[in-house]
Amino acid sequence: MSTQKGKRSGVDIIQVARRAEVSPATVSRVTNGRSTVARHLAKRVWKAIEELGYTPNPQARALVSGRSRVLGLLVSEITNPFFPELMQSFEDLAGAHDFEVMVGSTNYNLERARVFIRRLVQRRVEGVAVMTFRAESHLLDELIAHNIPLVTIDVSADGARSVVLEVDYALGIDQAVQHLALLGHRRIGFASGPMPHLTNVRRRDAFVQSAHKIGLPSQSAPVFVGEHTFEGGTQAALHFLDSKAPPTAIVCSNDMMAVGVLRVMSERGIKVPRDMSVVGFDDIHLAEFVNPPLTSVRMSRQDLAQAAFRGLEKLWSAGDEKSLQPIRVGTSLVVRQSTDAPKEALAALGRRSRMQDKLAIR
Amino acid sequence: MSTQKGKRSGVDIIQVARRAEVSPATVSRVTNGRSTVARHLAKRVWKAIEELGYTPNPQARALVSGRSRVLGLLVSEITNPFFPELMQSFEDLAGAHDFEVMVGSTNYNLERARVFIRRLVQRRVEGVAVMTFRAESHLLDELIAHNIPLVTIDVSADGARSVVLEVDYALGIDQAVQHLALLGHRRIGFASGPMPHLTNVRRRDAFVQSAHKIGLPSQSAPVFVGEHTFEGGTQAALHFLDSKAPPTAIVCSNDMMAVGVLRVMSERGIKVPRDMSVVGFDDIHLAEFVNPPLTSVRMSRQDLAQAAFRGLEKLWSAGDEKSLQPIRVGTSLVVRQSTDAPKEALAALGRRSRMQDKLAIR
DNA sequence: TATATTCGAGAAATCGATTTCTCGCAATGG
DNA sequence: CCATTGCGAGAAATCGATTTCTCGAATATA
Repeated sequence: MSTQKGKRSGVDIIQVARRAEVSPATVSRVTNGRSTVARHLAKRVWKAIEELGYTPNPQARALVSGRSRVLGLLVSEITNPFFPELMQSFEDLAGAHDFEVMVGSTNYNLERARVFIRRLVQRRVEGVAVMTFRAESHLLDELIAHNIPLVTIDVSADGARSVVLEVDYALGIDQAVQHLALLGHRRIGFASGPMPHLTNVRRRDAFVQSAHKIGLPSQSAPVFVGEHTFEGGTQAALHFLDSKAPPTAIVCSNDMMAVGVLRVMSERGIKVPRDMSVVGFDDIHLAEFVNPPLTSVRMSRQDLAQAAFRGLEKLWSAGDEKSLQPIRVGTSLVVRQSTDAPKEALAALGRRSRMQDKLAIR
Repeated sequence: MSTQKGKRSGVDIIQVARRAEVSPATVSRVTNGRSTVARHLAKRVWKAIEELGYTPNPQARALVSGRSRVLGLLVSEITNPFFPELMQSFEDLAGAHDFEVMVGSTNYNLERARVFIRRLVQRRVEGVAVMTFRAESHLLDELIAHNIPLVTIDVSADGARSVVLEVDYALGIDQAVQHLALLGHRRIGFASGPMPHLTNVRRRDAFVQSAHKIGLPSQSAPVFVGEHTFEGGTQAALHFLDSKAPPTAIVCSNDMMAVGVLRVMSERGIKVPRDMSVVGFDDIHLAEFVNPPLTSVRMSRQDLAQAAFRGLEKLWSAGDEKSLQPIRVGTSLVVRQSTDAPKEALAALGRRSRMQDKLAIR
């Protein structure tokens, strides 16, 4: 009963060949569409495939072709909703190109990451997207040693076949600054993370340029450098509040700092956004749920996933060439409730709108 | 330069065999630990493996052994944080047993699910955990046709090699009812989902029994049957509020209903939990973020993942036997802020505590 | 018309393991 | 002391595809 014992369940290429009265080689040629096969033969083959419900055995295929059709995706924590969304986009894209994806989340645990990477190597993945925003110390060495194509964020891996996704922080920061300017802010502080990190330098530079672009003199766009943490944020907030001309808005280089800023405001009885606007960066999970929900700069997971996949495609077609052009990925502003017009501007707006009323009446 | 062209990068079993001066068969025997190999030969083999950094090619291994060492995991939506956590537990477990996991989320889209399942079949997965809580119409047919071991929730798949995870709704519901009783509630309503669904019958029955167990007469534990939706919840709430003896707490068969109940309370100016306690079921994402955060019954993702994996193991060792014992999975109460003592009980508690004060002073 | 060239399809080699077969040697028993 | 059994290890078959080799037929060229 049921399936016959001893025999493997699947239909193999030989059975298809027999039924179509061609050689297995021809069946292979048809399914892969590589070489030309006479029209009538191909038709017979497709018919046989259909009738037998044949699907090529991926293991056999991988063995001879040397291509496993499996990719790796390394994320930092699966509980941050950013990553499941990224995973899904990446998997859909990969799936459409007949790849499977092994996903691993480091949970910021080096050993865990190492174990996962070993699994990737053992499974002969054809490429890995490292979406952790942290170039963990020598984590990638094993991948590099096996010459596995790598896509990383911001920082390139030395000696690897890799493509860097260069996040265009300027896009989102520009939007943030413009957003604030449009609301009427003329003094905007920037709470930067520590400068050794390239990504922080980029974020800071983006802010300085944006401020310049909307015509703010540099003393109206002060920069405070602190840790990329809650405490760093509180320090920044205190610094700005105690300066002679406190800004009416603070843009932070990361969300944790922004949360720190919010805390200080709440303690000092300064209402956000009425008395102070706050913008974060990264759009972590938390951002949505603090009080008030944080306006923040984020990057699209779809864009990121797509860029990562395209990066791998480039590497595959690049052959032995090592250094490829980085791929730019945009960022954009998510407006929530931590930003609004400053009090002074509201007053001005009030005057103006009364004027407009008069004009309208006239 | 770098790696030699033409040659595959990996070290294969033959190289290991040569270096250890044994046959490939012996190397295989050593790595798989199946047959007995002389001590000194095994030592030589391990040494060679170590020195060459050999890891067996999983594709070749899968091809000959007929075991892909890949599992499938089907979830309903990846954006509900329940599932990433479940995924991670399941993957960790699988990884520890040398399996990889293909994860797919249906997003409640039948076609999407179908595409994913086709991929599972094509990749020759050795088992699938269907964690969707919905026996989608004939979705699993393709898996069943290929005789792939299946683990499902609540409902078994006809004719499949499958194990059912029987969720013990009673555990968590019992906790919920006891929790409410302990707070002083003596009239508790249950908002049930539609009865055709087995899972709803089970939840309802569990409630009725629990209420009975704490000595509530059935008129103090009224049941309302509605849709498993927000609207179903609003209807239930209106029904209970307008009854002659409104309950002081409502237990819902699902979180969306609970959210509907909360909405009605908010509209009627009834404070939750002061004037009305509300308990949900499922503990969906939303539950944590509504106002007030919802006390809800959930099941542990670790337990679920573990039960799912054990189910597959059972199926593997069961051979052709079809119907296996179901595996029970517990549920438990997550207490948040939508439950508290009822006003009347608070007053009583006040009296009692004053009494206790006196006693203490004495 | 004879020869060179192209092209399509089958035969056979290959990928890298596992597993069955086979054989020699040592141990056991009559 | 010889025949039988058991066991460990190498030789060879196998898994299911792809890909290279090979060869005959068809077409193009002189």
